[in-house]
Amino acid sequence: MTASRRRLDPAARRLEIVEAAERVIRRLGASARVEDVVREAGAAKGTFYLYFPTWEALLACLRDRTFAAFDTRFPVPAIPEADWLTVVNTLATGFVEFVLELEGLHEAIFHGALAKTAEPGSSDSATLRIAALLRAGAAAGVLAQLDPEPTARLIFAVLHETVDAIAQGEDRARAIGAMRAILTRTLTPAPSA
Amino acid sequence: MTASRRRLDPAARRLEIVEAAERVIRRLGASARVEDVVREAGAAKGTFYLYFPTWEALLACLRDRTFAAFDTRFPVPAIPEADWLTVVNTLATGFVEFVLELEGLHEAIFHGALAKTAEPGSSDSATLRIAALLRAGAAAGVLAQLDPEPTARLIFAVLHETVDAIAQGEDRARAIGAMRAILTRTLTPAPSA
Amino acid sequence: MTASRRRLDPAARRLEIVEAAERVIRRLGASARVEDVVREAGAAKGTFYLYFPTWEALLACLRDRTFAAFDTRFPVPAIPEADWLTVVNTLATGFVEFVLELEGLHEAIFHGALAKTAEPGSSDSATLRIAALLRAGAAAGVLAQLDPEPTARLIFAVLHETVDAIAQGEDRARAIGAMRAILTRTLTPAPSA
Amino acid sequence: MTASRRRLDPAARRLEIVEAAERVIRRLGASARVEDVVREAGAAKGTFYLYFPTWEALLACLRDRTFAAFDTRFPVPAIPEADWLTVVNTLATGFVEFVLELEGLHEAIFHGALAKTAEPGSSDSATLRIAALLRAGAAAGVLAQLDPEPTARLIFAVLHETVDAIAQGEDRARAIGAMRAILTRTLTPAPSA
DNA sequence: AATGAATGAGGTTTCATTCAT
DNA sequence: TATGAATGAAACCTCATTCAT
Repeated sequence: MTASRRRLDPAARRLEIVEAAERVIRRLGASARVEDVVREAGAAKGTFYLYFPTWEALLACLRDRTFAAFDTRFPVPAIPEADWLTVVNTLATGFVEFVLELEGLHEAIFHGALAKTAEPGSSDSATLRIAALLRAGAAAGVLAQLDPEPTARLIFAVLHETVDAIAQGEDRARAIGAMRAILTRTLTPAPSA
Repeated sequence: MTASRRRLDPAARRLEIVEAAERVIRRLGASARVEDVVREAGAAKGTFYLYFPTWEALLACLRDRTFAAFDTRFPVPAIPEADWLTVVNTLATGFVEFVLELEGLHEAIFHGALAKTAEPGSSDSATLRIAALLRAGAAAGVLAQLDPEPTARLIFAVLHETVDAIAQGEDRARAIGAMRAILTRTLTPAPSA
Repeated sequence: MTASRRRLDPAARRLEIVEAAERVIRRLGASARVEDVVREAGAAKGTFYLYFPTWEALLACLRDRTFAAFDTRFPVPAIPEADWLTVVNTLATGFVEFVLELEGLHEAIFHGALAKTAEPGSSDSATLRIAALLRAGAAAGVLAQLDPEPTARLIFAVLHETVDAIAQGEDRARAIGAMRAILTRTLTPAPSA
Repeated sequence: MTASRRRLDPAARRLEIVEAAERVIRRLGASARVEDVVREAGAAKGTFYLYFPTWEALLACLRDRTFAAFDTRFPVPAIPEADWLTVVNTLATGFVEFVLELEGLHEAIFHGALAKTAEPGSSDSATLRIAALLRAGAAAGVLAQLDPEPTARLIFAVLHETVDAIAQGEDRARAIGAMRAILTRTLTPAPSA
């Protein structure tokens, strides 16, 4: 019964839950439940609700962690040394690899109920970051002049679809090739001359 | 008791259910339930399962009908009279308008559980059609040479994201402008020179 | 599993549930749960919600049934043969006996969440009936002139408290004696003269 | 960490909790929770259970305090100067006003789980006091001869119902009028003849 | 072919109380 | 004496699907 009443620093316990959730959702995808998470975390159900008001709040947390992890792994160079298009393509390919490694988390975070909860600060941060990139590139004259925000959305959709395609069995090389083609053609500035 | 036991031609009864479902799902979106559909159709719950093995099967059916309706409304000219790029842009804009008019059907058909059920013959028919267009355009030398299938998928994603953006309140003109920019830049053949 | 899928006329099944609920609540009082009722009724949990939108709705139903049963057992004579005070005292004593026999139903129906749901047509029907009696008696000059509605409420409270007292172990004769004293003194008309 | 570990005189700490509970329950009624009380008291959850074995014990304590406050505000004159009936009516009206001012405490103390916990020493103190009054008045020949204890219970029920009626929106004057009528008629001694 | 009553697993959330520190 | 993290038993309600009639 009370065999395992482990008292922990709140931050530590919260982290345990979050990490357990990550493991479980990677495995089970969007069909994971609070029940599954607490079992994996070795905690009681009520403990979950001590740290997250709702299941969706956990998902939002995982999403933010995931984006943060991406930023850490693929930092955007302040001043791109190589040409900007290469930077974008590298980031894009990195994003695809990264999301593919998320396994079930992908489904839970990008599809599902959370998708609609697109608050500016979280889910859209990806879009915002792309928009900033577009703006900077355009200012530097090395990327095409495009309406940053809506274009960023569409680019994100392209990245995301590339992931889904590969996840569904499409040939990786072809999928990435098509993605790079679209990005390159879209972003290459007009041959000014 | 048996007063309302209307015997009907199976096809007719099936159609009744499908059309009732369309009306209801337009109104209620993905939260529509079997219950709602049969009430609207004036049929019994069991009758639903006489015509559809699962709820998802109905959704798949609605999706196919929707794509068929699109084809009827926006037939692809066998031999485009104007330049091909205009045709593509027209179709794309038409698609966006069309999907926006679907109301709740949009959510139910494109998001939700169905998204994964991408059997080649149904959802992908959109993709297949775009791929055919790309292929034809490329053969005619009026569209860029691109890997048709994966590119078609990405183009479809771009269209779809444009719809979602507008549905979420993004300015219509900007959203469509960004879409056209991506399509045009992607599909314009290299200045052969 | 599916051992016991008994198909029943809705009215019959509803009655089964209601009667099962009565038995169970008599036994368990206000702590009875949906679970308990369906177990007793030999039905599935979902079946309960087919007939009652909420647990409280069942309680309201039981309350109405109970009042109806009381009316059947103690019909108010249209034209009281004996003197009116005797009629009132008889009804009052009958009410006390009747409610005492309700066992746990008493607690569930009169105390608990339902108490606040006093819609005119149900719970208050007791009060309304008493008020009518007061009015008729006063008109006939055989009961004191009292403000009918608020007085009826108070009389009902007196009856109810008498039940509670006895249920809590108070001596039955004394409790009923005190009740009759209050009623008699309150309702006896002033010695007009 | 241990910054807020205020060591306090046990009695003082207990009082803090009790007063916090009063404030909170006035505001939230019977839906107040342990959590709310300790937050208001600036204490930890465990501290609550250092002073009260259960939530209900706190409620019982509040009830006793409330009755004590009533006694302070409406002391029963040892030897009533005016006639006894006036005293009773004044007390009764005072009680009604007093309880109405309790706000949420009313619900928590008089209704809810506590109602059944009628230990002689607490809740019934009201009843006991009324009984004493009845006894004294009867001995003095200025109140009717009635069985004191059960009658006191019923009178208390009448007072209480009057409060509930007003709290539920009944016209104050009518409710109090009806109450006084019942009390007066019940307690007026027979015109000895 | 049609009906609609019945099923029951499944999921989220609450909160009094405990106990390791 | 004080803390507050942890517990876990409930409890309600939904709805796709089944199947007796």
